[in-house]
Amino acid sequence: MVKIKEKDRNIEATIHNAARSVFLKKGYDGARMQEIADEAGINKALLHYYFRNKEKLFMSIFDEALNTLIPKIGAVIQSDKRFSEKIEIITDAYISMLKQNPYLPMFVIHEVQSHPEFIVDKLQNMGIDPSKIQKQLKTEVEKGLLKQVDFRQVFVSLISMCIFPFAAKPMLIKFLFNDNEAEWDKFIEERKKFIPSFINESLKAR
Amino acid sequence: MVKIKEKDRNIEATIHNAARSVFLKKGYDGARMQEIADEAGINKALLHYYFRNKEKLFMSIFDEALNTLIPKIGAVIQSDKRFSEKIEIITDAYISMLKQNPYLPMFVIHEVQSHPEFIVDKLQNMGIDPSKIQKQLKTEVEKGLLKQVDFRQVFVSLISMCIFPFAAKPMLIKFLFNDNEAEWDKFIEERKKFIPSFINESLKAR
DNA sequence: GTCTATACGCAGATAGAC
DNA sequence: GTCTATCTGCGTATAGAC
Repeated sequence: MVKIKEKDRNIEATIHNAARSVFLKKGYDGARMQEIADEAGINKALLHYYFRNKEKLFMSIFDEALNTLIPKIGAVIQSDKRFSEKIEIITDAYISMLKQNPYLPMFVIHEVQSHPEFIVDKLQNMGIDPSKIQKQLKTEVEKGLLKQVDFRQVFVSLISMCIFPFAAKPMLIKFLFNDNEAEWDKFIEERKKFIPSFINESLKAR
Repeated sequence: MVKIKEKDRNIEATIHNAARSVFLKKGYDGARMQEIADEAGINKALLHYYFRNKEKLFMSIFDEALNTLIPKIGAVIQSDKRFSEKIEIITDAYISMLKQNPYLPMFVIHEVQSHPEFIVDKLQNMGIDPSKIQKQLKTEVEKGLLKQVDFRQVFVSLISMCIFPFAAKPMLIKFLFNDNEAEWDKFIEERKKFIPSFINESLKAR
């Protein structure tokens, strides 16, 4: 339960790590301040001493999560790679990250309901702008490389196909894989290739 | 708040309607027994008299929801229509239903986390069987109509593309549509055509 | 800064009169 | 069956000693 390896590391960071772990596993509602305190090896009172309340602690974690994910995606979008290649990279980044943090989707979905503007602001502040993506897609369409499409439909489809399976995992693994975890892993790994080829095939101009 | 139109209708049904409305709006955690009681025009005690506890009441609603949705999908799958046409019908059914009940995804996602086996049992009892779907797809592949694919990838993609946008709506509508509800509606309406053509294009044998 | 003990509020559930 | 009043437990948050 308690595992403080570097004792000299300051408590704030320890709490942060504990909170990240618990929030990611249980989501906002499921997370208990007591559990976070235990995980950090302190008591609830001290937890509230450092972070006034649950909401503030949560936001701090969520902010951190967004700050590590968004720049990666942003960099790819800004790059001068071809559209199809961008899709491949983004898919891989997304799925790899979700594999390591299987509870992230529920975490995000919760936050999407309660603080959508927070996420959107973050995206925009980091320079991720729908109109930019649209412009890039348009360029390739004009070159005759891609079919004419509403980029928003493609965008929404991409993130849906990456994120949703993790949220629905408890059901899918039963329904499609007889609760075989290894099969599920293989499925997810294959998905990294399936999604890009699925999208690219569909958008290919002919 | 209270709106009992047919007074002679028995209370159980009234409670059921109230509970459906509240659970769909607020999800399991967000729903309050008090609110359901108010909506039904009774008090909490009576609520517990009819349905012993919150969990039982919820399951009753959830069961009803599955019973109306699954048979529709099942019927389409059983039918002798072509694969591409089935995708069209299922997409339309799904999205139309989600449009009317925008909170259903959160509702389902909650249940997927806590009682996955309940959903899977229901699916199987109603004759929806992955191997059947697979067999159908395989037939068309052998006829040279479709490309060789893992049907599970397609299946998961289909439901992801239909359901996830509704769960992520609060964010998407801000990010892509400047909170313009009419634009969102148009987007969703177009999605009924986009998804099938997206899938069918991608799977087409060439 | 860190602890123990406790206050407070909420929501689900029940007792018991009618 | 239906109500009012109340219990209970839990989880966040705080008071106050050290």
